[in-house]
Amino acid sequence: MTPHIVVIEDDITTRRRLSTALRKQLYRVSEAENADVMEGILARDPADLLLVDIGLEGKDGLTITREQRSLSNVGIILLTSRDDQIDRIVGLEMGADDYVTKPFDYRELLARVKGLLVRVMENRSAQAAQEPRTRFGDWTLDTSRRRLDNRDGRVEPLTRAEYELLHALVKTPGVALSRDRLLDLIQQRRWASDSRTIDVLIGRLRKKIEADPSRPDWIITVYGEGYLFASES
Amino acid sequence: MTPHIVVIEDDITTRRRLSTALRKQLYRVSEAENADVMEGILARDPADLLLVDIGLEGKDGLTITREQRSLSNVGIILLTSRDDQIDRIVGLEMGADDYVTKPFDYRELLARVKGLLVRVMENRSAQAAQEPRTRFGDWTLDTSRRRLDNRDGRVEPLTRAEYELLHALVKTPGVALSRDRLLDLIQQRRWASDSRTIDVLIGRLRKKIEADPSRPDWIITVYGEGYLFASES
DNA sequence: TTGAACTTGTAAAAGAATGTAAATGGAACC
DNA sequence: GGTTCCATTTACATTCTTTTACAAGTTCAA
Repeated sequence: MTPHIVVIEDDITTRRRLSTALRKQLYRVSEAENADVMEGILARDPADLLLVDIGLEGKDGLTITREQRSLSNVGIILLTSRDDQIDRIVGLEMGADDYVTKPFDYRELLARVKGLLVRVMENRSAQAAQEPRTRFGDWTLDTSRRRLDNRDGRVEPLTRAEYELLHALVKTPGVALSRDRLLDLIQQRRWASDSRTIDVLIGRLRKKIEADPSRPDWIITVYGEGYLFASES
Repeated sequence: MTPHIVVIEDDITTRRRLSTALRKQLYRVSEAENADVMEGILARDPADLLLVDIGLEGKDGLTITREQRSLSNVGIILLTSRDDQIDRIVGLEMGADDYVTKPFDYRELLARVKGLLVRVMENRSAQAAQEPRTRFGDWTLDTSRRRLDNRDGRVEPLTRAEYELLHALVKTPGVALSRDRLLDLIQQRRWASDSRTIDVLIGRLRKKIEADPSRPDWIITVYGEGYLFASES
C-alpha cells in the first residue's frame, strides 16, 4: 500500500506546493489547514507520516505533535521558519522525528520524507511480529504469512484480498461491517460505486472456510447492512 | 588502520592549524572548505570523525550534522564560537557527539578527539558483533560475510542483488515492501517504470531458500503491493 | 399471499498483476 | 581477443481482482 501523508499547514500556497511535490513521488497525500480537519482525515484513513507547520492558528504544531505521538507511532516532520530554533528543539523533545526549514529545498525534503517512512515501516515490522494469531473453529489465521492453517496441519492459501477481508472481519467479531467499509480495507482500485467485489470475495472465503458454504457458520450476511463475523460460541 | 578525520571549516587559517595539530598525532586528516568537498572526500574514504564548523557558508554545520548522523555513526565534533550557545544545543540534539569552542585550547581539543575516536571504534565493533546474522527456518543470513548458510553446514551462494534483496526483506519482517522500494534498496535504479527485475530475483531467491518455491513459507507475495518476509517461526 | 422492488449469491469473462524460462547485454576477469 | 557471471528485459503462462449478468433470496405494501 502506498504510504499516506497528511500535510497540516494553514498557508494554502505552501500546502499546495508540498502536496504536489509529494504526489509526484506517488505518495497518497491529504491536506489539512488545521488540527480539526486533520483529525477528520486521520479518522477515515490513518497516516504514515505527518508534515506539521509549527506555527498554526488554533491548535499549534507542537501540541499536535505531542497529541499524535501519544496516540500512535506515526512519523512526524515539523515545518519551521529559520527563526524558531527554540521551537525546533522543543518539537524534537515532544517526539517529532525531524524538521525542515522554510523555504524548502524540495530535494532535501523528499529525502527526509523517504528516510522517515523507511524508519516508520521498520518500526511497524517489529509490531507486526507480535500480532497475535486468531483462532476460530478448526482454523488459525496466520498473520505473519497471511494464510489459514487448519488444525489438521493443512494450509489454505489466501489471496491478498481474501486475507485483508477475513482479517478485517475477524478483528471485529459480532459487528456487522458495511460493504463500503470493507471495500475501503481491501481497495486496490477505488473508482467503483456499485461494486459486487465484496460479495464475490465473501463467496470465495466461505468456500474455503465454511463446512457448508450455503449455510455459513462464521461469515454471516446481515441483509441490508453487510457481513459480520460470528463471535466464538 | 589509522583513524580518518575530516575537518570542515571555511577559514583557511583555522583549518590548517587544526589539520597540522591532528597530523602530529598521526591521524589521517582531510580538509574541506564546504559540504560539497566533504562529500567528495567521504565518498572516496569514509571518515571516523568529523570536525565541523557550525557557521559554514552554504550548507551549515547543523545541517551537515543531521545529514551525516542519519547516514552513519561517524563521530561528530562541532566547532563553535563562544556566542552560539543555542546552536550548540541544537547540534547535540541533532546528534553531534561533542563540541569545542573557539579559540581552541589544543590540548583539550586533542583530548576530546581521542576520547570520541575510542567511543566510535567501540561502538562500531559492538554493532558488528551485535546482529551479524539473522536466522529463519534452516537458514542463517550472515550479514558480515554476505552469505547464506544452511543448518546442515551447506553454503548457498547469493549474487549481489539476491543478497541485497534478501537482506532488505529480512530486515523488515511482516511489512510488505513495494517493488519500487526494493529496487531502491538494491541500488541499480534504471528509470524503467515497468521493470520485472524484482520479480525475477524473488523467483531465484525462492528457488534457493524455499522448500517448495511455488508455495513459499518466507517470501510472500502481496498482490498489488509487493513482497513481505514472514515474521518469526 | 402475492408480486414489485430491492438485496445477495455466484459462474464466467474481462482486466491486471505476478511467475518464470529464455534471451540480451554489460561489466569484470582472464 | 574471449569467457564468465549476472542483472535486466522479453514473452508468455498463470493467478488474482473486478465486473458482468443473471439467478435466487428477502422485504413489505397491498
